[in-house]
Amino acid sequence: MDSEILNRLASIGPFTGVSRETLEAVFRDARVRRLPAGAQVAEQGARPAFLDLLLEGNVNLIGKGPDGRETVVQSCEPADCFVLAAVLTDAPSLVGGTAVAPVQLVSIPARSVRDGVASDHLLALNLMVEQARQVRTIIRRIKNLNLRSATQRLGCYLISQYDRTGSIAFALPVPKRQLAVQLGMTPESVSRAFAALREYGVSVSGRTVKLRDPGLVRAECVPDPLIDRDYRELSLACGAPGRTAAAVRPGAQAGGA
Amino acid sequence: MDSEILNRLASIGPFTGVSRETLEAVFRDARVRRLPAGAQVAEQGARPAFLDLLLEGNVNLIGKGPDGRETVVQSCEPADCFVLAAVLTDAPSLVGGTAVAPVQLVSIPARSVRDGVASDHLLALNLMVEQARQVRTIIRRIKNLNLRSATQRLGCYLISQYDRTGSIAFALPVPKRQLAVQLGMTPESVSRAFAALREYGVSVSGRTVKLRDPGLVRAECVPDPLIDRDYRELSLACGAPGRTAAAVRPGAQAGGA
DNA sequence: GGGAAAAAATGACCTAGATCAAGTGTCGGC
DNA sequence: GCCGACACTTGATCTAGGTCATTTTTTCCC
Repeated sequence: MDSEILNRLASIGPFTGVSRETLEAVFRDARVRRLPAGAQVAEQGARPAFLDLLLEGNVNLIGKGPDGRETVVQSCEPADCFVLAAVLTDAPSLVGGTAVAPVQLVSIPARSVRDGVASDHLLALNLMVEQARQVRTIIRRIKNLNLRSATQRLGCYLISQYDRTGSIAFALPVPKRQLAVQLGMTPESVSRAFAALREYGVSVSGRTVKLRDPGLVRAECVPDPLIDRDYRELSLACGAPGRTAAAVRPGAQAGGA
Repeated sequence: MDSEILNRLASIGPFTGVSRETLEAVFRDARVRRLPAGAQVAEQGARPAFLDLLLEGNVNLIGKGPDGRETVVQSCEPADCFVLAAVLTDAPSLVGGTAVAPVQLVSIPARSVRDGVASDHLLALNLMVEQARQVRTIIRRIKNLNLRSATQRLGCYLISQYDRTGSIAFALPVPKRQLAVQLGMTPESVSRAFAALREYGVSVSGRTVKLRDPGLVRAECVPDPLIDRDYRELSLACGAPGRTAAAVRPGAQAGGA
């Protein structure tokens, strides 16, 4: 774990503001892993050996039932970390992780994480906030899936992309197959949802989407800040110093213990 | 907040082992609330003023969509605490809380919680573990809902009651209507699921359930430790000293800072 | 213990989305 | 430029569970 990477990591998410000393201890035995699409990143049922920080690619966290059925619990983007809850409590992971594109991630031995959290108050606070974000992300997903139709889900997703890019025409950041996973439906249903949205001025061509009248889509799909994350909040972990743990960090300690 | 109640609280969940000093600070402005069934305990969309510890009764955490649709995200039992993530990050709550029976709860001002966490490392660790438990509870629920049929869900629930009581005949701890909520279905579907389980030796009469052959139900519904919580883990928060934060607490600090 | 009111069971029907099965691009390699 | 492999679309069915309406059972209050 060389110094340059350490600097990069220090600026993402739960590590902002943490003392050099703690960082070095936590990352001492960490290593960067690169895995191809389809690789198993974490195994369901095992106590996780590592806390993984995603630097590049996407990882789907998948729960499997005894009969082989599967369900995607969450879909991780760069700067997310996963199996945090299992690492902190040293419990068997309830989900497995599968890379859906070539991924690059930093794996920190679970032991190092727990030691770091036990000895560094600020790191503990940061990880607590990170975990709170994760709780809220999952709840948002549940609400999105249960409170909206497939078409509304897609529409709201498109609106969020529009808000993020500021442009009426944009490229989907992921193939439609993965979009289906993120929106909790089948690829076929995504197609049909796109077809249904044509009526509201949505046109698709390959990976490019154009919204002729975002207001029309908004009216139909009703985005809600308590379901759709504000795009400014996304990857908040990444290079947004001063936000992490802000709510909880005591003034005197701000900037590092 | 008198001293006797303080002692009781000190033994539940996230407060075990925390120093007297911190406890007094955190609970200084806390108060006990009693509310009738149906009362609104927490409001969706508002930054929560309190962290609530449930002492008695049940609270359903409900997400509402803009169009009035509702979904139960979680159902809380005594010793659970709710809206923790929103309190820690001082963010608008994504769900509202509704009492489904007369409830008794301790409400701690959100400010006190955040101050306590910021100044007491052990409390931070404990709440971190509590939050990790909550993450895992939600993921279990998602898996339960997506990986099993309604009948399997009910069957596994009955098996868990059988394991907990050790008896082949037991009373349901909640009315069927609330059972339906916890299992993520309609009361009608609960009825039908009970009817379907008759084939496997399940008989119901009023609130009493009898399992003629638990093995039969097990074979049909396939309980799974990664979905159904071990009953010994339930309310672990309550009077199980030495477990909370055990995984994370440094030896030197055990027993209170 | 009678009788209203709530809770539960049962039946008929509906629907969103999954599943299955062909088609139709579309893109990269040679 | 041709061709094989995927990714996507489209259509025809299926189904678990929801909804609505009705009946039966409990509960429990006087």
